[in-house]
Amino acid sequence: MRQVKIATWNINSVRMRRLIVERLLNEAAPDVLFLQETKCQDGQFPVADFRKLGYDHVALNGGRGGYHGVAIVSRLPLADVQVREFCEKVGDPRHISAVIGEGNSAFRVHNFYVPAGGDEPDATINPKFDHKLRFLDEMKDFLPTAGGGLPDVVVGDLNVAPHEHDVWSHKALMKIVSHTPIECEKLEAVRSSVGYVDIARRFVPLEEKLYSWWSYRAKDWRAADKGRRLDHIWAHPNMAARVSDFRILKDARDWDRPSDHAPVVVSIEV
DNA sequence: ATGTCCCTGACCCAGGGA
Repeated sequence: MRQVKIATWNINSVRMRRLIVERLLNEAAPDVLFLQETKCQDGQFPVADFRKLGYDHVALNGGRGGYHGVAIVSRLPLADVQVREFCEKVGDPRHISAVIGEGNSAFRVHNFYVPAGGDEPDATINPKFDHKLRFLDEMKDFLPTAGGGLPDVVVGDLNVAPHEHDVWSHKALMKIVSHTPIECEKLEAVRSSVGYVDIARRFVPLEEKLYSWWSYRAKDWRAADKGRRLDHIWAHPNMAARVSDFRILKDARDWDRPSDHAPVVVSIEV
């Protein structure tokens, strides 16, 4: 019996933040790191830097490079890497998945970057919000059939803070994209379509404030603490009991030239 | 709460995206 440690992090440009990715690999030492918003074409990804640290297995979906982009950086082999397009959008890299482990302990991890959705929470006038809602609907249809017999884990920047205490003020954010009722309902519908367990809330009660993102725009993000829990790790119901050591590495929000998201980490028994 | 940060493309700044 051993533990596989996984981390998910919206890095907001992997080239700009190569050094703090290395810091995470050195200090938190995940076996597998799932990145979102790499903003990097596959040929520009700093593969050699991570390989030096023992992360020999890299799977990329970077598209044309400027926007979005997801990646997997691993010191364990990655099998059957798959990339799926959502909402029939070409060049909109928001998903990559791979199988980790072997035999009875193998599982697939889906790494998602859900569309942010723009500012106006009205799908009739804001195409970005419409895209976000359609993306969530498509996830709900996709995931129940995506496992291929293996249990799976969903990680990533899902860009929705679904519960009251996943935001600094439920009342203030009810009409703000990321916490509107329709988004929260749709994200919960995705999760319950397979019965995934929201690992963060298995370890931290729903009544307790819990965030993974703090805006760059706050003067003192830590003092203001106006955060949102946008980054998630969900485990298949058959796997949830194998997940432990949940942490949000809030200190990384203060590293040199930080991302506005903090890494989320768990260990999985294999 | 209109603030900050990163991208691209074109040229050291504007506009889009988050």
